[in-house]
Amino acid sequence: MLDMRFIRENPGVVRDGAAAKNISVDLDGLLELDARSRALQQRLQELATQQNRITREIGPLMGRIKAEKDPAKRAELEKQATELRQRPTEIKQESLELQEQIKALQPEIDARLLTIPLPPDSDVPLGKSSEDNVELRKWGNVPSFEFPVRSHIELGEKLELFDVPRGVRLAGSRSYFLTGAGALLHQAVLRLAMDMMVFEKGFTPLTVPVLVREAAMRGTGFFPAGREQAYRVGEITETGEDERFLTGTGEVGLTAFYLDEILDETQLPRKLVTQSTCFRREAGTYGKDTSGLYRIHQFDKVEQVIICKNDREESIRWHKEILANSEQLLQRLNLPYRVMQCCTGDLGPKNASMIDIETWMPSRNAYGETHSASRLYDFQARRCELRYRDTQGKVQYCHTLNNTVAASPRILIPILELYQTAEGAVRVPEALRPYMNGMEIITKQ
RNA sequence: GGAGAGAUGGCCGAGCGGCUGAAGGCGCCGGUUUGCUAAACCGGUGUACGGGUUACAACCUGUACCGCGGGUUCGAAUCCCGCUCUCUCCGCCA
Repeated sequence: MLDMRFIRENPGVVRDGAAAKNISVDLDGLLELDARSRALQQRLQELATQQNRITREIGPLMGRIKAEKDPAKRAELEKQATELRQRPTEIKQESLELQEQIKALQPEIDARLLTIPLPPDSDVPLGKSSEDNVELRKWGNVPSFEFPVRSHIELGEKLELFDVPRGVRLAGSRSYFLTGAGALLHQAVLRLAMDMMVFEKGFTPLTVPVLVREAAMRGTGFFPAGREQAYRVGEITETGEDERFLTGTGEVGLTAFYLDEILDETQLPRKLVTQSTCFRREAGTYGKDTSGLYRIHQFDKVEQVIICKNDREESIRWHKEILANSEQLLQRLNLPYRVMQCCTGDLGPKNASMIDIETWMPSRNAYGETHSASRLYDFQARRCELRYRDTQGKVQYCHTLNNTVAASPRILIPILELYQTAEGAVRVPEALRPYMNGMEIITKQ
């Protein structure tokens, strides 16, 4: 969420930002509603001032009436009091009307305000869609195979690493079981990612709720814009509906951990990591990536989140660092990847900048997105009321950033496909062997 | 599923119609004292939105805010109603 004052003072920046992101907003409507509301509030304040003044006279007057012994003087004072009491009644009529009008305006303002995106940072290239993303660098060599390359789907079937038909029978499209060595590989990647972040990078490990209240979804910026992507879990009870949402990323739990709190600057930065199951409806993707483990409704992800001071430079530094963390993991797995600076059109409403990592996937003969590092400045913190007291004692909004460390089973696609042998087996990446009881190769049982 | 209790500032906690933006404590900031640190003592310390004013800051001033929304009243943290959330006990499940 943006600061209303910032929008008021920088309408051009906000308008251009939304346009660059290809997000249509009713900025004029918002500004007009805001101006109207403010005018009404000003008038309401004047009325309240008058009323308070009168009210403050009545108190002492009542005291004097009680103390007054002389009936004549007392009657005079009571007359005064009665007069005074009349006036607020008149004022009240007008202020009630004003309040009514202001209240009617508020939902309109909020609805628009929540849809105003964070303008992209100046270093983000302009562009319409992911086609216009800019490659920052490449790492590793894309291998050429001397045998026909099998897709992860073929390998999975042959080596019984996962079972999509049974998953679908049980849970519908985009569902799967991981089986045997497939399940082990999945756990191994996640453990490697988690251990690296905790024991080498100094992140604090958390387990997080994946079933959360609406406030957490709205606070982290996934609502209202992405509402259709979340599974809603609700039960009708006698007193109403008990509604929760399944989170699509551990980012929700990590970022909303300090929801509504005021931290102390000495507590920052917070470096948090979690492994959590992620749920995504993938609404509107019918026919896209329909087979295999690329686009699925449920997966597990190790996610890193940074909560830091309200400082642009510091945010940018952390952005580089969380990106480097993930690159390091891919390098340990020896998976070729490229780093893509997303263009304005590819950014979500909450991002100032976003850098994706795409890992080479032989069956696609292309790089496929496996990581996404976001820099959000105080956009989420505002919605979450996530603040800190700085060294001057001033309360400020934090900055937040996040990045994937490893999302599996998607990351199994490049692992299986890149480590396959001519015989149709899969070598286990060295970095994962300690997590697989030393297993070196996955063959048909 | 049944019954009860509660929601106050960064935190804890008092207040239960006007003298309350809110006692007291903790924390934090400034000062005094002190070989250093600590302790002790003194003072200060909420947020948001307006207006004045200023080069900014500071300062002055107004309004709102004691979970949220409504009602009663000249006046509500305080009384009444609704909602949300939290906790406790019993039951059930693990």
